Amino acid sequence: MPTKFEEKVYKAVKKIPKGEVRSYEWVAKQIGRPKSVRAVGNALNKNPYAPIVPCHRVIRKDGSIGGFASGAGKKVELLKREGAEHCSARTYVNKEKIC
DNA sequence: AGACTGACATACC
DNA sequence: CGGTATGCCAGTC
Repeated sequence: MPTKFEEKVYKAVKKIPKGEVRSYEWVAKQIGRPKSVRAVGNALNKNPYAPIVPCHRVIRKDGSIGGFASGAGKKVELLKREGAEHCSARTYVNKEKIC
């Protein structure tokens, strides 16, 4: 059962437009806790709303994916396939640029 | 209740 | 520039 905090996180992530990517900091800011990026990651890690919340659109500020439950690399491909057709969205994996 | 963990960020060496 | 170290927040053991 997700807590209020997590609910806010999911809500914020769901707001991310398709084909766009946001940083954890961005999400944290949306929920009103810019420094709770870790907690955000924790919430997304459980991600009970897997298909509802596009967690793969949430990346690090550096542009790196960071890590995902199903594998960062796979998530990047999925991300590229889903929306980030152009390289406009900084799509990196562990500091490595995909596009 | 206390300690550890985790998908981060920033600072310092 | 790259790796190491510390701080942060919420959740879970």
